[in-house]
Amino acid sequence: MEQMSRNIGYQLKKIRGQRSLSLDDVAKATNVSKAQLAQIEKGESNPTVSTIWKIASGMRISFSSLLQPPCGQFQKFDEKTSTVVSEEDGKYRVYSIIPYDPERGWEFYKIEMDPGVIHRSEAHSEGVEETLTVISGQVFVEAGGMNEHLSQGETLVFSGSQEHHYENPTNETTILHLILQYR
Amino acid sequence: MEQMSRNIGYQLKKIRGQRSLSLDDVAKATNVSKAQLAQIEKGESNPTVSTIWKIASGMRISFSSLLQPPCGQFQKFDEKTSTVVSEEDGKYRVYSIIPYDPERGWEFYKIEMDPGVIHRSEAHSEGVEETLTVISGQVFVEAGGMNEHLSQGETLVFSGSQEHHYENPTNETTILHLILQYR
DNA sequence: GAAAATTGTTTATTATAGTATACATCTGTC
DNA sequence: GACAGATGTATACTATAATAAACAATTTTC
Repeated sequence: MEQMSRNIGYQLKKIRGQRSLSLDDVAKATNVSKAQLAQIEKGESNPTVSTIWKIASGMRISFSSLLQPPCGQFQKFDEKTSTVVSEEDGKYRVYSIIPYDPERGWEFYKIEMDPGVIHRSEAHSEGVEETLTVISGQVFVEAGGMNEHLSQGETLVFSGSQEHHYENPTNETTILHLILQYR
Repeated sequence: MEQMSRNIGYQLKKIRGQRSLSLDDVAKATNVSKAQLAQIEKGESNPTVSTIWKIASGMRISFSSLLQPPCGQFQKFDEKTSTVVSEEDGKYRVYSIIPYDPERGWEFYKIEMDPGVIHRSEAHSEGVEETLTVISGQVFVEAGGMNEHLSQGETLVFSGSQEHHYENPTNETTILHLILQYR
C-alpha cells in the first residue's frame, strides 16, 4: 500500500470525522461513490486526480491538504539504509537520504569525496538552490565565477542553475550534506 | 475533456519543452510509460494521483505546478451564465459566479435579497472567512455578537466559522457579492 | 420490541488507466 | 542514398478505478 494512498485516506477520514459526516454525506457533497470513498479512506485505492479534485472541491479543502502525511508524526531517515545513487569510479559517492517529495520540494543527499577528487556538475534547470554543509574534511566550491573554500561545520548556499564543481583539496575523504531545493 | 486534464497536459508539455526532453527521457526519469505520458500531454487521460506524483518527483517539480491553468490566460466569468445554487422561497437568491477550486481556495457568489428578507447561516467549519460587498442597496450583518450596517460600495470581512445572518432593511432588492475563502 | 433508516462493507460489472510492443515518420550519420 | 536511431502515435492487452446495488450490523424512531 503506497504511503501516499495512506496519507490521502487518513486525511479524508480525519476531516470527515471532524465534520461528523457519513460516507453518504461526503458522497453527495462530492459526487464520488460511497464505495470508492470507503476504499480511499482505507488507502486501498489509487484514485485518479479528478476524483481527488472532486473530493477537495466538494469538501472545500485544498488539493494539497489531502496529500499531507499525518500531522505531528516523526519521519526518521537512516543514512545506513540510504541508497547510492551515483558513484563516479567509486571516488565520489552520492547517497539519497531524503528523496524528492513534490510537496516538500527538496531532496537531501550525503556525499563522500575521496582525496583529490573533482566533481563537475552541469547547470540544473532554473530555480534550483544548493545548500552544502561540510560534515568532515574540506571542500572547494566554484560556481558562476565565484570560489569558496569550506571547512568542517561551514555551509554554503548558491544557485545550482549554473555550472559548478566541487573539489576535495585534502588527503582525506570529505563528507558533505547537500540539500537541493527546487522552486 | 476535462479542463484539469488539459491543464496537466499543457504544464507537462511545457516543462518538457523547456528542458528539451523527449517522451522517452521523461519516461525514464519518472517510471511512467511513454504512451501514458503522451496521452497525459494530450489531456486524453485522467491519470491517477500516484502517476502524477511519479511525474512530479521525477521532474523535480511541485505537485500543484501540474494542476495550474496555463499562465497568463484570462478566465472570464459571466454572471449571466451563472447557476442559482440556492433560492429560499425565491426571496434570497444565491448565484455561483466562480465555483470553488481546490488550488484557489475560495468561491465567489452573487446574492439577491428581496426587501425585508433575513437570511440565517449556520457556522461553517473552522477557517472560513467571508468578504461581503454591497453592490446595490443595504445590508445589516450580525455575526458572533457583532453588528454592522453596510451601504453600497462598502465591504465587510468576518469569520464565517460562527453563526451569522444578513438582513435587507430597505424596501428594494439588495445585491451582494460574497467571497468565501477556506483556510 | 419491531420496523425503518443509517452506516460501512462487499460484490459484480463496466470503463479506463497504464504498459509493452509495433508502427510511421523524421533526423542524424556514414 | 542507405541505414540506424530517435521521436511520437497507435494498438492489444492487463490491471484496477469507479459505480450501482446488495448486504450485514447498528442506530433511531415509533
